[in-house]
Amino acid sequence: MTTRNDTDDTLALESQLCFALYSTQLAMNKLYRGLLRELDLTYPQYLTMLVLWQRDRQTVSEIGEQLYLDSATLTPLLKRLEAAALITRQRSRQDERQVEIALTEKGRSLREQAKAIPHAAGCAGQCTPEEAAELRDALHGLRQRLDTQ
Amino acid sequence: MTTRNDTDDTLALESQLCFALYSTQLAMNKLYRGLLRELDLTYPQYLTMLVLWQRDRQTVSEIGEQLYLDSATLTPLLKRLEAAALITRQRSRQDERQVEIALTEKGRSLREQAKAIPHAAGCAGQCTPEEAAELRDALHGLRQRLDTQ
DNA sequence: AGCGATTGAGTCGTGCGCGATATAGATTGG
DNA sequence: CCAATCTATATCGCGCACGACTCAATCGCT
Repeated sequence: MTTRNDTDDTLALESQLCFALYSTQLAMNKLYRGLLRELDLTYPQYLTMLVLWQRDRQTVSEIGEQLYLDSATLTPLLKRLEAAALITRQRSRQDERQVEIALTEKGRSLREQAKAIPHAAGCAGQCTPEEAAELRDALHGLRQRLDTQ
Repeated sequence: MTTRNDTDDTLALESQLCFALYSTQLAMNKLYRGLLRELDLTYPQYLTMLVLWQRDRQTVSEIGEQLYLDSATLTPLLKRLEAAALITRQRSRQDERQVEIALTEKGRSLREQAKAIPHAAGCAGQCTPEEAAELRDALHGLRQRLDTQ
């Protein structure tokens, strides 16, 4: 009678992890929208550039594996990055099914401006690097368990 | 020289909290897509129903405050819930600017089926209630700090 | 060598999120 | 009492996400 009642709150919004994840992601996205405005990138575009800054010349599906996105999402996104002259897209010669994505000089140079972003975001979230790392690892763990379902 | 190098990894994808949040949310969304298929709800529609199951008869903006969504997102979503006969939308008589959202009998009864969802999701994420609660609270804290920015 | 299966990218349709804007109703100040 | 202002909802446009599908290239097998 004390802990359970008939209008029990297993369905309460704020009690659910999934909503915490959802709403925090919305807030994070909003933060990045502001930070990325001067780079003229959306958040998923920024993530794609991170992937390419780490290693240039990757196929669409290689990028997709790292971002957990498929070609239906990436193809139009990459076309927009190409239109912005940040990357080039060309069919691989060894395997004509693949499309190789490579940074342009403009794309490479954008990295300098982007270097300030993570720190700015950390400040906005008022996270110490330790807090951030702990939460990040907990989320990675959860993602892994969700993926292998 | 050991900890810092010129291609430093402050921009490494996996090191960033924001990407952990983003990709885990994608995975969670995918999980819920499966769980919600038999209820014929999308994930944001499910969240909206949670809000209404907690308290019936709310205005669009009251719902929006709880979900952190504005009318540009909610209006079309609510119209789809109305089309599915789960809710009704009608202008308030006291204040004609407001639209009151109320559950239909069908909407109320869907709650029974939904009761199984949180447990199923917890199992899929292989989280103990304690783990889930801890992560949830950490995320709520982060969201709060991001919102008040 | 040939052919069925697999793979990589692209297309299409639907449903969010949200910045910007519109519009109608309510409120307030002179 | 009315005009200026504010507020609640709706609309528009764009960019994701992603299930379902198409198409061409490659692979695997005999």
